[in-house]
Amino acid sequence: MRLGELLQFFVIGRDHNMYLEIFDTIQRALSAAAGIPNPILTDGGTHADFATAVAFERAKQLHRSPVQIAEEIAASLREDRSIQGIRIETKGPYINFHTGAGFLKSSVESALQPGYGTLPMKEGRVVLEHTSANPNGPLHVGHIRNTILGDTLSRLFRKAGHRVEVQYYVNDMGRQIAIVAWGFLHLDGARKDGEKGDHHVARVYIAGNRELEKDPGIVAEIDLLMQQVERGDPTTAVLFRNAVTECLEGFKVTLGRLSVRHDRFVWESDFVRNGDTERLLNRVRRMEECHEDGRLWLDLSKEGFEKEYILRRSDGTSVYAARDLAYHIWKGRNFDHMIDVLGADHKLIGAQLKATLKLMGEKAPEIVHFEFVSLPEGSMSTRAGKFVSADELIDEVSRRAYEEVTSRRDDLDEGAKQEIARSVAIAAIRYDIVKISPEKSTVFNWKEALDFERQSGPYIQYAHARACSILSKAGEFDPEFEFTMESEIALAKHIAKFPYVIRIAVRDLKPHLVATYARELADLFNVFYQFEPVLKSTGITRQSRLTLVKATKNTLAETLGTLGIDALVTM
RNA sequence: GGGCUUGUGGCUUAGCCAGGAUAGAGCGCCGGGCUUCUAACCCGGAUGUCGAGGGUUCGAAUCCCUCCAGGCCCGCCA
Repeated sequence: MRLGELLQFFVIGRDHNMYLEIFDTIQRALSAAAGIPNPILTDGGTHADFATAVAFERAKQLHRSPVQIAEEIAASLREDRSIQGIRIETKGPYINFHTGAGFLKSSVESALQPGYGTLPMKEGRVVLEHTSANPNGPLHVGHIRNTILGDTLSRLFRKAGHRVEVQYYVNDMGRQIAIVAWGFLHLDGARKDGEKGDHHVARVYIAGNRELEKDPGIVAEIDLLMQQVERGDPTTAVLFRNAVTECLEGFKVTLGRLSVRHDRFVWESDFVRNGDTERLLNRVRRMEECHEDGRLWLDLSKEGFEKEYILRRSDGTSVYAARDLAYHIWKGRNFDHMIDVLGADHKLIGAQLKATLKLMGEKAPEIVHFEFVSLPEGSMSTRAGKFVSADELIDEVSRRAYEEVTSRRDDLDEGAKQEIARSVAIAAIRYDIVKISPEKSTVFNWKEALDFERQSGPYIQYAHARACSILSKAGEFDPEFEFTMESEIALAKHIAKFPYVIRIAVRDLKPHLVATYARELADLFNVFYQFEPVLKSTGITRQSRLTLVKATKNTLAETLGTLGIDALVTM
C-alpha cells in the first residue's frame, strides 16, 4: 500500500478500494440523475461492468416510456463530473456503465498487495458466539455446520475491518450434563485407552439415558443433582465441571483440526454463581409482563408469542432461558454488536430472547439460524448414539485425501503428503458445508463428502497451487497491466470484485457468497490457464500475465483464508 | 392443530430479501483434449411446466393468496 492510500485509509477511514469507490460513485451519481434514493446497480455481466434497470422504476412513477427515461438519465449522467471517464450507454431501457482500462489496472494493482480485500477498520467490537454444543458427546456433522458457519463469519468480519471476539457458551448445568454426572456416579464408565474425552462422555451419556429409560425413578436423582449444582454444592459442582471439562477438551481438539479457534469459553454456571441470573430475575419481576405462580414467567403475547416464557421453575432453579438472558446482557454491555449462530430449533427461543432484551432496554443479538443436517436414515441423536461424529468425518476424508495425494504426487515425501492430505480434507469439509445456504436443510452424504472435484474446496486450492507453480518458475518480473484476451479481462474483473463480495457477505451475514466467489475465481483462472500460456509468452504479454497470475494467487489466498482453508503452494 | 422454513434438469445447488436483457453452476450421462505453465483441469452436447393453481405487473424463479410435499419448533429440556 502506498503512503497516500495509507493516509486515506486511516484519516478518512472510507473504503479506498477501486471497485468499491467506483461502485459507490456510480450509485451516487445514478441516485441524483434518476431521483431514486438507493438505485440498484448490478453487475453488468457480459454487457458491461455495471448496469441498472432503474428506468423501469421511474417509468412507472412518471407513466412514460422506460426507453426514453433511460436516455434522459444517461444524458444527465454524462454531464456528471464525478463519474468522468466512465462510458455510459443505453440498451433499450437498460443503462450500462463501462469503466475502461484504468479501472482494471488499479484493481489488479491493489490485488497484488498482501491483505487484499481487507476493508477499513470499523469502530466497536463484535462478539460472535458459535458452536456452543452441549458437552454431552462429540461434535457431529450437524454441529459443525454451526462451527463452520460461525468461524467463517468471524473471519469475514475481521476481513471487513471489525474487531471480533469469538465465544463458546458452555451449557454446563443442563439436564443432559446431570445425566452424564449421574452416569459417572453410578455406572462403570471408565475412560478407555486412547478414547477422546468427548467420545467417552457420550458413552456415559448414552448409557445413562438407557438406565433412565429402564427406571424412570432416576429422574428424581437427576433433579436433585441439578438443584445441588444450582445451590453451589461443591461436590456436585466438581462432578459436573470434570465431566464438562473432559468433553470440552475433546471439542477443542476437533475444532483445532477444523482450523477453528474460540477466543473465550464462557461457562453458563458463572452467571448463576456471580449473581447475574438472580439480578436478571429480580429485574424481570418488575416488568409488567411478569407473572409469578411458583414459576416465574413472562407473558410475551403482545410481542406475538403465545407460549409462556418460563425463566424459573417452581422448585426455584433457573432454566436455560434465564441464564442465556444474563449472558446476553453481559455481552451487550461489553461489546457493541452481538451475533449468535444457532440451529433452526432455536428460532422460537431466540426470538423470545430478543424480544425480552428489547423490552428490558438491553441490546439484542443478531441471530444467524441454520437448518438441520440429518442422516439418510433420519435425524441425528446424541442420546441414541445416532450420529456421524466430526472426528469420524475428518478421519475418513483425510484418509481419502491421502489416497488422492499419493496417487498424484508420489514424488513428495511422507510428511509433505500427510500435510497436504490434512489441508485438503479440511478444505473439502469446510467448503462442502459453507457453500450451501444456511436455510436449506440437508442430508449428510458420504459420497459427496469424499468428492474433491469442481465446486469443492480442493478444486480452489488446486487453482492456487497452479498459480504458485507458475510464479515460482517465472522468477522476478516487473508488473504490467495489459489485458486483452477475453479470459484475462474476465479474470481481472472478477479479482476487482473481491472487496465488494466481502462487504455484501458481511452486510447480509452470508458466508456462502464468499464460497461462490472463490469457486468462480478458480473457474476463471483455470480457463485462463488453459488458453493463455504464461511462461511461454514474451515481453509485455508475459509480464502482464504474470501480474495477473500473482493477483489471482493473492486473491485466492485471501479468499481461502476467509473460508478458513489453507492456500496450498503445491498439491 | 398453530408458527417458522425449504421446494429450481436424474442428483446436489446459485439466483429470491431490493421483480427486468437467453434461469447460472457441479455431479451423473454423451463426445473431445495431457511430447506444451500440476488433467484435483479444460472444451462441446443432451437434460428445466423454477412444487401446483390463482393474483399483482408492461414484465414474476423473485412480490401476494390458496393448496401440496419435506424439515424444524410449539417442555417447569438445552
